[in-house]
Amino acid sequence: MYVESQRGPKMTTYLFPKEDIVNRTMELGNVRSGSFCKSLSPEALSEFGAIASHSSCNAGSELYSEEEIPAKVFILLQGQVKVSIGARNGRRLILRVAKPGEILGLSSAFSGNFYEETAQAISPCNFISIRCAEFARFLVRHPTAFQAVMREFGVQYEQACARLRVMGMALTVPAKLARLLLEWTASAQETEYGIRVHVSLTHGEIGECIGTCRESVTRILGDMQRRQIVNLRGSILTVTNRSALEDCAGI
Amino acid sequence: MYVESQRGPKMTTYLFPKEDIVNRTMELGNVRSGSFCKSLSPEALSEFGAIASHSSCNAGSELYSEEEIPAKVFILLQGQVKVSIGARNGRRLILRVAKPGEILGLSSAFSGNFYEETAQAISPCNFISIRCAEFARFLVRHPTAFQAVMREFGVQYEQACARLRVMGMALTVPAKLARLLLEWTASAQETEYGIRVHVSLTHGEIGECIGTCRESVTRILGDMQRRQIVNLRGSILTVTNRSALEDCAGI
DNA sequence: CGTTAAGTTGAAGTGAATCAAGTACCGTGG
DNA sequence: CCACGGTACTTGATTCACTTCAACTTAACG
Repeated sequence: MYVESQRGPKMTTYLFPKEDIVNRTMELGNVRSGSFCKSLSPEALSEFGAIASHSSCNAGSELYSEEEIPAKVFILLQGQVKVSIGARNGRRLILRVAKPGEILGLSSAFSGNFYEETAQAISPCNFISIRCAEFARFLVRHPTAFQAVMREFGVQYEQACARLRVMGMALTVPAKLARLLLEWTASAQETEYGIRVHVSLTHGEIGECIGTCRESVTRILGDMQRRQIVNLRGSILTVTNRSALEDCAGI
Repeated sequence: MYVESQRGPKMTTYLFPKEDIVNRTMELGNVRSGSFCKSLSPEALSEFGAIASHSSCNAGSELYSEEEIPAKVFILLQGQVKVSIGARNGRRLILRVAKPGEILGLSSAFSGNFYEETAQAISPCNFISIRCAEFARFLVRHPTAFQAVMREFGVQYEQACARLRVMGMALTVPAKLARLLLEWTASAQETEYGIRVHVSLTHGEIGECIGTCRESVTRILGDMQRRQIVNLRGSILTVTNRSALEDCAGI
């Protein structure tokens, strides 16, 4: 059992009519191709709609948490979900921030073990949920979708490995933070001022991504701003000097 | 590209006749039920035998490494394989020591990205290898096996998360080591002297499991022995006082 | 029996956590 | 409009656990 830190309220979901699911799933224009949703044929999708349910929740709601016996798999349609793992001492480590199209709760769905992570919405979310066993049966009937899920899970595994690389290699804290920023900006578009990303995490949460404390994040980010490497204005992070940031990361 | 530290020689495999595979796979008495090998029906097994190949290698050989484009998936039949991930600065982090029955190279097989880890034999090994694409096609034809693979992959993901818990939670180094020992002894049998496990890693490698240096491992293990918590004689580790070890781990 | 790898121990230097105190920012309600 | 409470951010001082370096011992192995 994990020590409960004061987290957000438990999920309150609002169910939507079944026929909505097909439409809403297909609306996922911003989801990268090759993902689960895109792998479904129209027939498979309508079959999927019949066994899945659509719901939404507020920021702060937990989709599932580590103490729970796995019941459902979630497919995020809209919003952002913070996926973190917890330790007994109340500390948490943020694994990633899930974006629309991602499947949450995969590892437990098949192993049957307790959820390995906690998933908490950091903005209002729409998602599809489906019972684990139902999902497994569906995948057996649809091997193409199964492959897509395997691919997706592979990516999640690789993200965990990436985090392990950052955490484990006895890097200095500034190097860890630099790597995290590089990771975030890797998929961002460049503007005339530099590479911009929206960071929806507090300094404390950024610290939880790399296993460090709030104050260190403030200090290091402050230092990087003084050195004109990054610029943080509200929740907009701009990387003004990418190569200097890479130097910090020790690449 | 990763800096090449002086690692063991590249794999030299010795191929065995095809008909061997079926027998050798079935011989896997020590593999836990529910695993991939056990999930195959006799027919599926013979079909699998026709597309897989059996080989063996010496201690120190690398089955695959991080710089490589994924080509094959490996199923370990005999021996132990060290699975580690590397950083640019030459450091490595040991993820786990694979035992017979485990599938290696899964994440890359489906994602198609570079191998996420390096797999190096630490004892002479027998294993089955099969081309990634071939393996994927086989799984599509055999959904039950596919589920078993998914389950296995889920376990590997959970192991990575467990390592992240140990590494990330700003524990002291003694606590990390204590957790590692507890993890190792979790599945070991108890003798009259305490819980015994065979540790086939050097102090340096133990350090690489928890991201610390050789000397710290020596110091902490020495201290634990002085305090009668553990006993290390050659490669036999005996936990004589489990609750004290749990105290160290801060559980 | 010589050579290399692994383990041991001590001393020194430092990076980062912790503690503490204060500032900026937000929405709420008087 | 401003006082209010709560949260997040900032900054400095202190302290200490751990890494690193160096010298040495022991074990492994052909």
